[in-house]
Amino acid sequence: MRFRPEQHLRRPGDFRAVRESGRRLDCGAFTLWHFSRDPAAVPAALPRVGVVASIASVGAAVQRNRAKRRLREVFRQHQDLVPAGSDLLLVARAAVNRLAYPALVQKFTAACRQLPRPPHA
RNA sequence: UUGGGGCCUGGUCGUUGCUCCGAGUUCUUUGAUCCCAAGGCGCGGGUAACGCCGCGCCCGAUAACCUCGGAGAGGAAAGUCCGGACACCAUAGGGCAGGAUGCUGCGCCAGCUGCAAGGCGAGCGCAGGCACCGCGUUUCAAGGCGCGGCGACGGAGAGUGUCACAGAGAAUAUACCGCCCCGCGGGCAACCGCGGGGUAAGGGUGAAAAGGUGGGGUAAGAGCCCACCGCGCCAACGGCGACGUUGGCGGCAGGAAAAACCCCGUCUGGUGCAAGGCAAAAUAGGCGGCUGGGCGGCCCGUCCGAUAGCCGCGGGUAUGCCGCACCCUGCCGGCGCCCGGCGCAAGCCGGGCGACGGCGCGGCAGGCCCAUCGCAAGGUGGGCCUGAGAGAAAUGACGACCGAAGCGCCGCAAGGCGUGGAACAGAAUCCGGCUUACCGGCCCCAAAGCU
RNA sequence: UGCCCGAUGGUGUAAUGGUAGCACAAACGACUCUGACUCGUUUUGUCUAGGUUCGACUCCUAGUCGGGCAG
Repeated sequence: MRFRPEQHLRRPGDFRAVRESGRRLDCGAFTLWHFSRDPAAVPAALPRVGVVASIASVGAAVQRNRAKRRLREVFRQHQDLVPAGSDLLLVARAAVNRLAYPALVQKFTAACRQLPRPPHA
């Protein structure tokens, strides 16, 4: 399953919308924010994601890059669990690089099951 | 084993992703009308000038999806400590201020400058000079010689300032104790006390006490005198030079610190890719751009300086400013929009959108050479070299095998088995240097030990 | 990415190159029946490592940490 460039959150406005209007789920090694865009405006849109890894919580550049790569890979392989038209924001902590990859996947899928389904069913 | 130098930064394979590029496939318009080609050259014409006009030639674009193919982090990519390229602004020249730098010779180095010779250059290397430190040797000692180490190594006979505390005295040196002489008094005497004077050899203080050692000399002492050494000046000689050697003169003028101010020599505009430039479409307004001429003032820039030491130069007068918002003349045009405040208006002031776009930006590329077409710009073909190019920021995830250090067990040892699973660290305009971080491996040189 | 600053007890701040002070805080004691106020005493420091100097918070070099500016 691909992870396309237009699935990246890039604009500061998009990030602000997720942080101000979205729901927050604590997943231990990272924090997942979820925000459903208006389905009438963008019908059947692919889910988008933004990844944040700060120097204070994760570490130097090598650790930050590695944390963002692993979280992006988790999202790429399991994005079918995310409802269409959703914007996700993954905020990494230092534990992202310490956990084994299957444990990271398990945390992500568990969080996705708590996400609300779109109303059209 | 130790020291120095250089090189490399786990390997192979599979599945599946990411970024960029090429090829294929599909659609449309051509190079000013949402974005995605605001092309180039030659000739002619025109203008104050231009992106102007005409003709001709050359060159050229094409998204997304999908398929195939190719490429994809470092020695430090880091720190941002230096130098440069590049870009913009400024710039006649000279000087001042500021900054950097500092033994000599030669070589190298990203590059810069010059017609050339040559010069500059962050730094690096080699050889040498001098100073200091350690060891050895020699000497009574100072010192000399040899070996090794080390040095941000111009000037403290240009000037200003500083040298706390301690100590009698700290840069025009100094008399506390002590030593010596004289006078007076006491005492049989040794000597003691008081007063006057001489003295820098000794003690003590200090980081540092104003040449050192030895001898002479003296009441005691002192470069007071002598020898050697040190220091300063002069001369000769040697050396490309730093500097050295020798001789003469001077009885000594001389302390430390310039990583205090400073002086001398040399170099030196400012800013920093968030530089900079592009993104044009009528409410036909002096709205925008460009440009010529002119008056007085004012203002700004030029690191400072024009209100000046001197000669200025450039610009603004919409964006920063006076005379009521300089004036006059002209050319071209496709020249974005919104909000708020002041104001009759002209206009002025403040803020925002466009604008988290795209270029700069690195192989749809560049350099060199050859052939060929063309007046030229350029095109085509061949050879060699260079080989990441994102933009909330790519180089990953998983699996299999091999696997270094370390740890455990076995073995006299060589080694074997098991466990373990790889340091520091992620390009952001580019290049050169420096510094810092760091697991291990390979190679070379030197020394010592063992075989 | 580029540029520019700073670092002194727990906190805020002083110190021509010459003994590191001050205020608040903290601890202890006194005053009080107790607490507060007040008074007294004490503890705690020059970001790190080298260098220059007789001597470094100060000067120089390298690093660490923190902050600011430029869209």
